[in-house]
Formats: sequence, structure tokens, C-alpha cells
Amino acid sequence: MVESRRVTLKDIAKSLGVSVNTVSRALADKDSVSEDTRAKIKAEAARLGYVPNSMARSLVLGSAMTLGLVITNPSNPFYAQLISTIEQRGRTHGYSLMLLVTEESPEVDRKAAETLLRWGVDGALVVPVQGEGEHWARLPESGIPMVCLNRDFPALDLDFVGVDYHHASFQATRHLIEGGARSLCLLEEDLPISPVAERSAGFRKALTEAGITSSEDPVISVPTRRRESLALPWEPADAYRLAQDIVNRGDLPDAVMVGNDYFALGVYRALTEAGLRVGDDVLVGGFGDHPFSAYLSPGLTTVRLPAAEIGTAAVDLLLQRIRGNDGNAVAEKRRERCELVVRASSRASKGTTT
Amino acid sequence: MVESRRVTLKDIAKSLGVSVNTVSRALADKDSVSEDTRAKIKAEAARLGYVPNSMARSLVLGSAMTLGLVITNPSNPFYAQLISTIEQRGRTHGYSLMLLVTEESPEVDRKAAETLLRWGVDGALVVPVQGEGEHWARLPESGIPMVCLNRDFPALDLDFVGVDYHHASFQATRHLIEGGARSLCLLEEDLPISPVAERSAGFRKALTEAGITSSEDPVISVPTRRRESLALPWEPADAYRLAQDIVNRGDLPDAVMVGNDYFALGVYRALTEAGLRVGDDVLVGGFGDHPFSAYLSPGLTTVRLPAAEIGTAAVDLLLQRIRGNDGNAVAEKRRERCELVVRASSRASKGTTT
DNA sequence: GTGAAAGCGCTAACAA
DNA sequence: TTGTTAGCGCTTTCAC
Repeated sequence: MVESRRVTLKDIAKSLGVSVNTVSRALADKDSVSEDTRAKIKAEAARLGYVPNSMARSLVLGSAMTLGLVITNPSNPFYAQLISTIEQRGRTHGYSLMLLVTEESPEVDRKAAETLLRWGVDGALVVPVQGEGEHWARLPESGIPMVCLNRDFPALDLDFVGVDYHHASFQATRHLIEGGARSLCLLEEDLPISPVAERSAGFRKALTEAGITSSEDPVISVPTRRRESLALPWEPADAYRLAQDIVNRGDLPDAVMVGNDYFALGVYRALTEAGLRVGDDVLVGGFGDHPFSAYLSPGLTTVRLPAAEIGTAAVDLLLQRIRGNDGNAVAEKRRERCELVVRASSRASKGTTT
Repeated sequence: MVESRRVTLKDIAKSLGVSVNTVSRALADKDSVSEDTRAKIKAEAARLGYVPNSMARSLVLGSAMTLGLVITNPSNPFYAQLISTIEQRGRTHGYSLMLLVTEESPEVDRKAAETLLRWGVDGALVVPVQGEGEHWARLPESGIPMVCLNRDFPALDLDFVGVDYHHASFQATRHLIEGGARSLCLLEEDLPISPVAERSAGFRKALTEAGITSSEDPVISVPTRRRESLALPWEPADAYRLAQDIVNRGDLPDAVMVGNDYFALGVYRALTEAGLRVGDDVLVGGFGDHPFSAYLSPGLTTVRLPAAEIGTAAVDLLLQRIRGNDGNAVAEKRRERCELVVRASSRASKGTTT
């Protein structure tokens, strides 16, 4: 392989004795080029193996034809699906995807905003690392539309597309209550993010409506040791330990909700090891409908997150903003409804598979 | 927000009455700029909110400072981890990541190569959609180094970093045989890719060494209906159906190997529903050590894939090629060894949790 | 229908 | 130390 320099318009022009300009227009299928020269030019371009230079094109056109996607952890199946959907839909519209992974690090999150700014992406979809995060305001300020994914960032008045966790949590909790649960708890990850807050609120609302009260806070924060390996978004072992504590403490709830299906794995184990039967002795409900959830025994009742819908809606909203068909419209907050998938973990007196 | 045009070097130069060039050098911390003007320039850049234009920079420097990553399906946990590791390591070295998702489509795969060529990425990491795929030769031909990930492409003599599936499969199979299995089968996905071929070969070798023969081919191809949803890399239901057939057929093997842990989910269900106990009646072994595998009951014996090592090694190899520290070296084929994680599914007469 | 010239934002020669 | 010139590869006026 002769590290041959890339073929440019100039090469084609020179080889054919025409101007660069003509070549450009011929290849772009503009009129004002005779059919004859156009054919010659295309043939020569093919012969030489010409590949347009997207960078040069973007520079002059002022559009990167690229979308930025900022994700905390691709190993979260929900985000993995988001990545697929977004890449696919963006590609359909001619956009390439620049992916940044923040691993819940505020520092990396800040740098991600900077990187997107430098590349001048046409728009950005971001799952913000919450807490601080004012740096994200820089994109809209620079005229780069952005929409928050899954995690809302009310302080910044940005477009948002995510899950209606409040409603889903309320619904799932009520389902458990209707199944006979009178004492419940919710295990949540220990991150100051909107999904956690919304699930907690929905959970509490269901308890209140049912007239269930408790002396202790029924929402329990699971101290999570983020894994350096990035193999898991959540560590079942953390929930396992906590569930063991609850079991040992003696005041066992009738039902346990968990903020994600991974926690359910830990809860299942703790209960099983204590000789308790999930679905009979304790109902369990989760979030995510992760691939394994249907195959646990008993099958896990869980909230299916509409990842594809969210990814699609987010891209579409972003493209709309990019095209500027909407003036400086007010920020849109879109929360997609979920489906509760009922399986044996919430059906007392059945307790086998699915 | 006044869609203010982006601040450029020229703006700073004009505002300060110096030349663009001086601004460029001052900001790049080159010497040959007086401390005085440098300070002034930096201050003005900060005041104006200057952000360097990576595209323009790349165009003139002839380096995109971008790596291309082509993945078939991010919902495969192994690939999800690869994405994380690669993004992180590339970023450490100053590279941005352009992600393309091919969904096993040869057409999309072809276009991915084209896109990478157009952007002029500095290097590419690709999980090729196999079968055809000669288009990938275009990258190296154009001077863009590329390394194949996980799936080898012997026809093209490209660099490759992946898993030593042959050895892992051999080892896992031998483990089952040592556990007492005398009749075994392997369920594999129906894709013409090197991992499947290597796992099958390793499996067969173990059988041969143990003197186990069978009238029928013990390697069974699972007809896979790729899911449009992209939520799953493999569909447990497909393996479930097939396992049911095997059970119903009557000639039940002592042990079942599966090419991925998702298939194990289906196999577990089929066996359980037939009243058989995994680990006692039938041993099961998988590939992937996916997050759920430790939490199945019984826990699944499976091969842990060294995703982080592979991602890191692949990026490092690619960077080495990019830097050209190696001349037109011969293609490197690197296969990482795996760890077999033994759990209850392969330990007869125990068969409860973990 | 075609070519010449200008410029996107930046860096790298070369002068001054 | 600084400014001028040139050019990365492309597209877009504007002449001809």
C-alpha cells in the first residue's frame, strides 16, 4: 500500500483539464454542467477513487453534519438501546454521531461539553451528570441546540425527553398494593438525579393514596460503589447487602420496589437465601425490563422503558431545533409513558416461572 | 440568546489590533510571543469566550483527531463495555470517537466504511459484519489504519484483537466433561462469523480428545430472528424453542454449551419446565458472564470475556499504527485468554444458588 | 456551461 | 517578537 495522498477535486480537475469548480458542481449534480463533462468527471472520480472530504465540506458549509451524544454508561441496557436508536435515526438524516462517555464524572462531563463546542456539532443529546452542570448552558448559548435525555435539568430550562418515571412508579406501586402489599419499600441508587426523585415521588404518592404510612422512610438509598470496570451500571451486590440487612432486621416488608432490575437480582438472592419466596412471601417490582428479567424465576414484574420511542423523539426534536423551524421556542419537556410488565414476582400464590 | 456567530481567531486579533497568526501562536503556547501580548491575547480570548474550531484545525493539520468505532449492536454487553473502554482510552490520548452501528446489515456496514473514509478518521476499530466485507480494505489502502474487533477477517490480512474463543471453548467443554458429561451439544447463533467458528472448533476438539463421538452434529445452529428493536443481541426465546425440541426429542444430552449467556436463559427455562434440574440433570455452560449470569439459579458457569483488556489493547495497537512506529508491519492477530467462571450450573449434585 | 476568485478558521512557512 | 503569505479541500459568488 503506497500511502497515497487522498484524491481531491483538484486532482480530478487537473487530470481532466477543467476547473476545480466544475468538478465540484458536476459531482454535486448541480445543473449548469453539460451532461458530457459531468459524465467524464464522474468517471474520472470513480477511476481515481475520489472520496469527498467531509471536514472541508463542513468547514465551508458551516455545518458539521454531526450530532453529539453524551452518555454516562453504555453498559446500562437502556442507554445501549438509546445509542442504537439515536445513531440509526441520525444516520437516516445524514448525521454522523460523536459519542462521549462520562462515567458519572462531573469533570468528564464538563470536558464533554467543551469537546462538542469545539467540533461544532449541529446538536447534542445528553444524559447529564447531575449535581452541577451549568457548563451545558454553553451549547445553547453558542447556538447549538441540545436536548437532555432521561435526566432532566430544570435549572437550565433545556429541552428534555425522558421517561414518565413518576407515573410508572405510581402505577407499579399501586399494582403491588392491589396485590395485597401493606408495607413497602423502594431501593434506589444514591445519585441526585431526576429519575430517582421522580420514582420516589410516584412511589410515595401511591402509598399515601392507599393510606399506608410508616415510621421510617420507605425510600432507601443504596450506597453504590461504582465499578471501575464499567461492566455494570448498577451493582446487584449492593442491593443484595442492603436487602440482607432488611431481612435480618426482622421487619420484612410485603413488597420491595427497586429502581432498576439489577437491584432486583440482589433482592431475589437475599430473599431466597433467607428461605423466602419471591412472589409469595414478598412481592418485587423493578424498572427497566432488562433482557434477563423475563427469565428469572419467578419472572420479574417490571416497568418497560420505551427506549426506542425516547431515542427517536429526542432526535426528532433535536433536528427540529437544528432546522430552526420553531424560533426560540420555549423548552419542551416530554415524558413518555411506560408499560408495566406483570410477571410472577408480583402475583402472590403462584410463584414459579414467569 | 442572540445566535451570536462563533468567536474566531480573527475576532480576537481585530479586537486587539494584532495579527491572526500571533493570536494563534499565543493560544498554542508557542514561544516567539512576548509574555505581555500572550497574556493580553489569552485574556481577550477568555473574555470573548473563544472556542477553537476543531474542524478547521484538523483540516490544516491533516489529522481528524478522531477514531471511528463500528459496532454491530451496542446492546450486547460485551460491545457496550468495549465502547466504554475505547471511548475512554481514545479520549485519554486526545481522540474523539465517531460511532457507527451496523445492526448486522452488510449494506450499513459498507456505508460505515465510506463514512469513515469521508471524515478521514485517523484510525478505525471495527466489528465487521461478516460474509462479504471487502470494502474494509479501502481504509488501509487509503492510509487509515484499522483493527478488527472480536471478529477476525482473515481474507483481508488486517490487524485483529479479540477473544481466544477456541481455547476458552475447549476449556469450558473439558470442564463439563470432567464434571461427568458424556453427551454434549453446543447451541450457536447462525452467523458466519469467526467467534462462532472458533467456539465450535474448540468444543469439538474437547469432545474428540475425550473420545466422545455422536451420530449427529453436536453443534446446533440456532435460527435467530434478529430483533428489530435492537434491545437484545440474541433472543433467548430462540434458544428456548430449540432446547424444547431437544428435550422433547428424548435424547437429552448431559450437558449443553451455549455460545452466549442469553441462550442459557432460554435453555434454563426449557429444562426447568420439563422438570429437569440445571446442574443436576443437565450441566450448562455459557459465554459472556453477562451481568445476570451470577444471579440465575443455579448460577451459570460461563466464560468471562476480557472486554476491558481487548478494548485497551485494540486502541493501543491502533494508536501505534497511527503513529507509524512500525512501518508496514505484518498484521497482528491478538487473542486474549479468558477466565472460566465456575458456578452451580456445572456442578452436579448441588444445584441451588450460586 | 465554465472558470477565476474569494473565503470557511486555522497553522506553517517565510519575511521583516 | 511579529506580520504577511500561502494553503488545507471544498463551495459559492460572479464574471465570461
